[in-house]
Amino acid sequence: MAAARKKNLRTEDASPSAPQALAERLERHGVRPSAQRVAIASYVLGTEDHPSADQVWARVKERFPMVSRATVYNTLRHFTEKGLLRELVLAEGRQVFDPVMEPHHHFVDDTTGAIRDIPWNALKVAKIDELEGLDVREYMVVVRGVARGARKG
Amino acid sequence: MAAARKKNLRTEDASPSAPQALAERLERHGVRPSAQRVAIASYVLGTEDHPSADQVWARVKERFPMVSRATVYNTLRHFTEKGLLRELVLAEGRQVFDPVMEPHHHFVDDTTGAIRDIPWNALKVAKIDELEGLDVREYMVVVRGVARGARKG
DNA sequence: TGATGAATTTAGACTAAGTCCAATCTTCGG
DNA sequence: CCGAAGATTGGACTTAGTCTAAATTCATCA
Repeated sequence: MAAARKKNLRTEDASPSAPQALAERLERHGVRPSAQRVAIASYVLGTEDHPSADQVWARVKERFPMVSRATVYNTLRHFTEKGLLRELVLAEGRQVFDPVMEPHHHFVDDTTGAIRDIPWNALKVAKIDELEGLDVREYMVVVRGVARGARKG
Repeated sequence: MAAARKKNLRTEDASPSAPQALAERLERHGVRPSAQRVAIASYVLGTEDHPSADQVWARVKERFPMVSRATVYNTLRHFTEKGLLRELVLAEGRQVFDPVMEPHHHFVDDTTGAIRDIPWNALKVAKIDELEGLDVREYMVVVRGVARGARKG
């Protein structure tokens, strides 16, 4: 029986973050959908914040106070292994997590440290195939600077 | 008097890593060229390895056993502040240092973790100016994959 | 040449991110 | 119901990076 029902998690509207939809999504990816994992997924698979592991832990603890730090680290690694998340090296001193699996670029704000996605087609990288001696698995443009306007926070 | 002479450092051929040439270069950048700093510079300003701070420390200790870890960290930060080095976020769990100050791209090898420079003109990034709401300070392409051939080590 | 102040270096303590482990709990299949 | 496998927990441990006080070094000035 679905974990969501067993743990009395209410089925909310069919948004991607509804616990039952998430539980099903985890199961489709070969991840057993325990309550802790659904709680972690509820945040990390729906955020644009590119949080670190400890930031995920702090956020999930708000609604799930007993979740342990090791569980969060284990779960993030598991989600990454199962193709639900990407682990990126974009911020000083920590790995960050990104739920958007399709290729895209990143912008890192010098003043706030905030990371945001740049759509794949917003930039074009030419001549990538001409890199000799390199088998390219993936590439992205990392842009650094200052964001202007409303998003500045 | 130049620190190199005071400390009995022999003037070698005029390669960029000759201690005296390095001392002069440090002075030109507003860095007092102590023996420790020249030793650190001798490695880090001439390497293509993109080492971490602890890797720099390990390497410099081979020839300068008393150099302390704090000195290496302090010196790398000082070099970065004075425009002699760049500090990059490319490797998991550590910052790496890059003496090449001109814009370029990077390749990170999946199997070895090795980082290598890709010349700026080997790739073209189009439409960078069309990113709305972003003041771009710098950008680079980060390519990940596997290097083929001799460099594999 | 010696004194002085600033800069640098040292040894090591401290913090934070990431990993690991043993014990316990939970889940599922037989 | 039971046992095995998987998951979670609390916390120890490791490593990268920072910070501090004391000692050393260096440059300047009288």
